[in-house]
Parts: sequence; structure tokens; C-alpha cells
Amino acid sequence: MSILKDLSQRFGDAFVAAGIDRSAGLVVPSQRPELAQYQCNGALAAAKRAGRNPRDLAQAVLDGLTDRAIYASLDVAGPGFINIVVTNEYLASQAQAMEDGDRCGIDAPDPKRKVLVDYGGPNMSKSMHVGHLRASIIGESLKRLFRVAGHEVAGDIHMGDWGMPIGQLIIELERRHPGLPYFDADFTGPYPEDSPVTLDDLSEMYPVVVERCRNEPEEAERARQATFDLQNGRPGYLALWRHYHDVSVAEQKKDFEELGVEFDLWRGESTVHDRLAPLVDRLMNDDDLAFESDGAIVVQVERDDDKTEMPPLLLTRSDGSYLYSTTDLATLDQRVEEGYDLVLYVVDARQGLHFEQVFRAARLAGIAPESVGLEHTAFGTVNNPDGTPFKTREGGVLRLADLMKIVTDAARSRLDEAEIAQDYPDDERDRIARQVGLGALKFGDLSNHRTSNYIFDLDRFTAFEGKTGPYLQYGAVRIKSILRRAREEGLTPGPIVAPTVDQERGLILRLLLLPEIIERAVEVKAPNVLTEYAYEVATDFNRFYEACHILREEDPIRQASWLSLVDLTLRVLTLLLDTLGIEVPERM
RNA sequence: GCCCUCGUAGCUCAGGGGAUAGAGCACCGGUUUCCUAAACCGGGUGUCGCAAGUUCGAUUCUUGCCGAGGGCGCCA
Repeated sequence: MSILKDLSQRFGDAFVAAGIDRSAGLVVPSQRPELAQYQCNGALAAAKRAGRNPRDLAQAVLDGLTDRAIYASLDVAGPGFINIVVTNEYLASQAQAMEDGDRCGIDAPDPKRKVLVDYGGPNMSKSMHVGHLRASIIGESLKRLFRVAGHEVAGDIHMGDWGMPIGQLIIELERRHPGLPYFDADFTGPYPEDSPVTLDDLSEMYPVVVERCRNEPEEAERARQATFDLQNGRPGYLALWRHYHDVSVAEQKKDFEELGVEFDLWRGESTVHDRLAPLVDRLMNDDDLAFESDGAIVVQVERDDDKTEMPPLLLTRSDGSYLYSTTDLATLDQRVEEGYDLVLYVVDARQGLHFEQVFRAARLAGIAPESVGLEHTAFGTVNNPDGTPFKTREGGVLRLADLMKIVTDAARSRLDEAEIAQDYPDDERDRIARQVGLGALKFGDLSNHRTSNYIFDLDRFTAFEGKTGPYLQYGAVRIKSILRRAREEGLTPGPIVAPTVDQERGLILRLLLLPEIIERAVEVKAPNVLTEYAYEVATDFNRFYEACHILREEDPIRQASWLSLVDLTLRVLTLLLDTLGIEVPERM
């Protein structure tokens, strides 16, 4: 049990003894560290309801506390705050318990859920650019967060591979190479084994055809027709789709691997194509939910209490082809069948209405019962300083590969300046530069709140000092260095003893908050809760590091205790960084 | 027009029903015979967009207004 839960239970008991609900006993970290370590504000709210004086109630609670030996001081302050300072011995025992456990004090979740995180969602047609960065690293971080919290989690890339963009790419290739067998309806196969295009070709073709479809209605119509034909199994188009799919996946696997993003499931819209027709049929005939409207098939999802008009969800276009909505609904159907009871869609905030519609339809149709949590875990866009979506100075999008090179190069220059790194072998320098550059990039992005739009700032991603990823990596590296030297000198960690130095106590107090931080991050699904806390842990460690010279400490008991303390710190930091998708080098 | 999100220090951003609203950057100064100075220490900034309401207490919750971004049936 975490220290906050332990204290809350003790205070809850005291409130109950005073005739108040135990929820009033909630203990939280003090907002005034110079006054106390922890505080309990329950008396203020409870006194009003009970018609009692808050200070008197607070005092009654203090009088009712049992096992008082763990407190160094207890005070009623101001209008009725309870300020709590615990003994150094109690802190040491809590830290020891954390060090002894294998999960850094993180309790098993109740209930344990089977979670699917849907993120990344690249189109088949585009190489990755900075726009994909947020979706990928926020999703990856949330997936890891839920796993660390003890849930069963799978991450699904959910590629956009069955909609209009494929139809567009089909007609674009036909325009360029009409003689290819894929376009000959009479061709009976077999189709060529080698792909007629590379991903670079697709990336180049896509914006061209999108632009043409926007300007020429007949082209848009052809793309729709091609999409319909593909979805209805036209062999040439399926064969071509397979090539598009394979070249995209091959490239994306490389890109995501380089980013440190690991999907458990490489599914996409196309995965559920067999389910689309039966689903629409079921909604029309069995459930009587879907109906024809202007030639399209729709589900009405509006409610009486809607403050605004809620457009219906489209299941098919008037030509019978399927849309994003259809595949999303069918995908959810599959996920529920597979037993997931929480589905997080880590998708751009601008798709909020779409998900509202899909979720409503899923509830109405019984595809997702209320017991299955559905959440659009939205994120904001990356903007230029003028508020427009981010573009490079040349007006194009910044490719992810180029951004990675920029941050890696910056990290390598920084490494070149470091005296200590002069004798590192080249391959290690490369690895460090990549880890540090990526660490700066990920931390820089994840430290913004998920939902807020933020301004793209290259300097932020190439800054390695202050509140940055490398600051955290550096703290971990320092600890690894200490532990390495300690091993060389034959020193071993020992029991954690009562802290005597302020910086030591501060570090322990910080580390003990980990379980609540994880809970909070899970609750709000926000990695920046972790970045904030990780920075505080690293800062408290650095202060401790400056104040207490572990390897020079003469008292062997204290030295052994400190070795355990920094070992625990390293475990916490590593856990946090790993959850953020940031690797820690051995040295830097 | 309607709906959603946002508005916090010079800049970039956190925070959040409670006591004196924070951090990084930037600026000035200090720390290296000692475990990695990508570090540490010190120095000062705010009508928390505006106005009402709820509350013992609001920057936080509610409503309205102003401002920014986004969304609103056959794109994803």
C-alpha cells in the first residue's frame, strides 16, 4: 500500500471515530512543503455538512488517531487544515517496502481491464511526417502506461487502408500506367508479384490525385467507383491493394521501430472488410436502426438532450461503398468480441464528432455494451507560431526522418563537446546521440498536455538542458555510474535507514508518490503527468547527489542505505522513462 | 449560425475547490583538488481573457461576453 493510502486509511479511521464519512480522511501531499509533508483537508468540507466547527473537528480527528508513533508532528492550521509530518523512520520503512517490491509500490488495478489502444493510424499512402509524431508517441506512452498500471493492453496501429484514399491511388496509377493488368477487368491473372510502386511513389501520387479530385468532380466519382470496386472484391484492384499495403507496411515498420513505437496488432480498416456487409444488413434488418437517406444508409444517433444537431452516422455512400464510420463500427464489434472492455482512440481532436457518432451508434446497436469503455483520447495539433498547422519554411511538411536526423545531429554535437565522451567508441556515440535526440523529442512533445495545441519549436526538441528528456536521462546515467563504481569497489546496497539530510528526505518523499502519479496519469490518460513527475524526481535526485557524496560517505550503514535509495530512484526513473518511450544510455 | 477545445510570467508551457499560482527558456551572479557541470545554488516577475453566479473558500465549477483554433451527411 502506498504511503498516501496508508495515511488516508489512518485518517479515515479517525474521521469515522468522529462520526464522519471516512472519505474525509484523504491525505494528499502538502501544498506548503515548508509547513508540512502531507495534509488532510477533509475537516473543512465535512464540518460544514455536520454543522460543526472545522478546527474543532480537525482537532477531534487528531485526538482520535491511533498508532501515533509514525508522526513527527500534527497540527491544525488556518481554517482547519491538518498538517502532517511523519517520522524519518516511517519514511525509511515505506521506501524500503517500495524497494523490496517488484512494482515500485504500484498496486494491482481494480478492476483489471483488457484495454485496446488504437493509435498511429497512418494512411497507406504517406510517409511519416511530424503530424504523425503526436499520435504515435502519445499512443505508445498511453499503451505502456496502462501496462505499467497492471492492465492487459494491446496497441493497434489501425491503418487507413480501405477507404477513399486507396480508390484515389488506384485511379492515379491507372492514369499513369493504364496498360497494367490490374486495370484490365478481363485479365484473369496471375498478377505480377513485384509491386508496381514504392512508398515514395505513393507519397508523391497521393497529394496529386487528392488535388485533382477536389477540382474535378468526375475524377472524384472515378475514385469513389474504384473504392466501391475494391471493396466488392474486384481482383485486379485487390491485387494492387496488396502491393500498396505491403510496401507501406514494410516502410512503416521501419519508421515506427526507429521511433521506438511497437504495435501488438498491425490491423487496419481492411481487416474487417468481411464484416461490413453483414453489419450494415444487421443494423437495417434485425435492429431496425439503419435506413436509407438520400441513397446512403445511415444510423440516426441524435438524442433528445442534444444541444445541437447531431448528424447521422453514414454506413454506406449512395453508391454502396463503405466509409471510415463503417469500418470503425465493425472494428469495434470485433474488439468487443475479443473481450476488450476499454478502447482508447488516440486520434486528433478534430475527429471528435466522428467518434461521438460511432460511440452512439455502437451503444444503440448493442455493439458495445455500457460495460465497455469507449474514449476518444484526443490530442491537439502542432502549429506554427501564427496558429496555423505546422509547415516547414518551404511550405511542405517536415518528414519525420528529417526531424529525427536534426535532433540526433544536435545530440551528437552536444556529445562532442562533452569531455568525458571523447573516448567513447563511434557506435556507442551514435547510439547515445540517437537515444538523447529522441529523448528530447519525445519529452518535448509529451510534456505538453495531450489535448492542447502547441507551437512547434525546433529549439525545444534540440534543447538538452533544463526540463528536457536528456535531463532525466542524465540523472539516470549518473546513478548507473555510481552503482557501477560501487560494484567495482565491492560496496553493496543495504537497508534504507532514516534520512537525516533534507535533500535525502525530499527524494524519498518524492519517490513515495509514484503509485498515485501512475493512478492519476491513467485516470486522465495524460503522459504529461508522468513528465512533470519524472522531472521532479530527477531534480530531487540531483539535489541529493550534490548534497550527499555516496562513494565518499564514511558511515557504511548510511552509504549502503544511500546505494539502495539511488537504486530505487533509478528504478523509478527508468520506469517513468520507459513509459514515456525514452531509453536510458549507460553513459552520456 | 450551432457545437467542441483553448485563453495562466517577456517566450514556451504545466497546474488546479483551499493557505503565499508554478517550471523551463531568456537575463544577472555564484559553485568543479569530491560519485559525469547535459548538474547544483541565488536573484523577479502575474488584473490566472472580461463579468456575474455557486461556495466558508473560485485562478479551478456554472453561465454570459470577448479573443484564438477546430468541427458541423456520402473525406479520414
